[in-house]
Amino acid sequence: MGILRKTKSVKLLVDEFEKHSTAISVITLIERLHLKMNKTTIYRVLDKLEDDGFLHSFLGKNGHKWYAKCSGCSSDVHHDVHPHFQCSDCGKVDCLSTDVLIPTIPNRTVDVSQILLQGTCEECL
Amino acid sequence: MGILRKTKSVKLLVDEFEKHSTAISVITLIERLHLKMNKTTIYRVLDKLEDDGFLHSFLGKNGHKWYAKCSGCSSDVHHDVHPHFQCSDCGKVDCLSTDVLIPTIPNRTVDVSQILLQGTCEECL
DNA sequence: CAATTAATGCAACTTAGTTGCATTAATTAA
DNA sequence: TTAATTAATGCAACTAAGTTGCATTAATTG
Repeated sequence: MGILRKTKSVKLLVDEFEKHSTAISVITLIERLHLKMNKTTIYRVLDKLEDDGFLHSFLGKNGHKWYAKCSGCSSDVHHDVHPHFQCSDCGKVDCLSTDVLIPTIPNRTVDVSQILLQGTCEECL
Repeated sequence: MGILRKTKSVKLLVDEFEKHSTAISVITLIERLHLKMNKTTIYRVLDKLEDDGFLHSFLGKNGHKWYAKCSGCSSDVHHDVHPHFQCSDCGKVDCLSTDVLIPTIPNRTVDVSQILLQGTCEECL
């Protein structure tokens, strides 16, 4: 079940993703917003925004959770299998529109693919 | 710095990877071996075995650490960029020999790629 | 076999993420 | 507009993966 009420917390979090185009880690969101809302609320609202298809989540290089605004995702069709790119230098993460072709694996079905590329971003080069 | 001494702990851990061909999560190793060795030792020995190029590590679907025996890795050349497959049903993880082609990303350099495919394995199909 | 020091065990700690419950506030119907 | 309903929040306590410091143990070397 997603967002039902447009609360102050929901607006604050949605704002963060509207004004930044990059992905944001939960840790960063807690740092930024902990004076305005409780971390439990942050976790819960993010979860619901993902249910709604407004955000998608993935794990960064340390296994910590990141969220980014979905483009072309609804709550029904939620197949965000695009790769993510994390800069080893500045830590910034972007969604890549570049498609990575997943070959068919013998004797297995593949439903989800998680691809995290690490390297150096444009600004850090 | 890798392994210097062939201790009981090192042998126990190496044994686990010799007798299983699949990847093993640290959590599982602690469950299996906690009566025979301390979890701190498990973390430390795994770390050293990775330094030595005997094991490589990656993150499973929950962001927890997994290790698997390297094939064709040395302590010098440690570019294990092969994808891993985790069965959503039984949780088992395998290294895939199938290559996934990483396209060149405009304005970025890619050093490391982490690819985790999830689906159903042969036994669970 | 003694000396050296790498490796281990243990306890305490750090931190991301979760849970239960009492309170607050967004929404809805009157 | 107001009262009733209940979703959303805050808070404190908790869970669990992984780390750190330090005293002790045991593998190796001469």
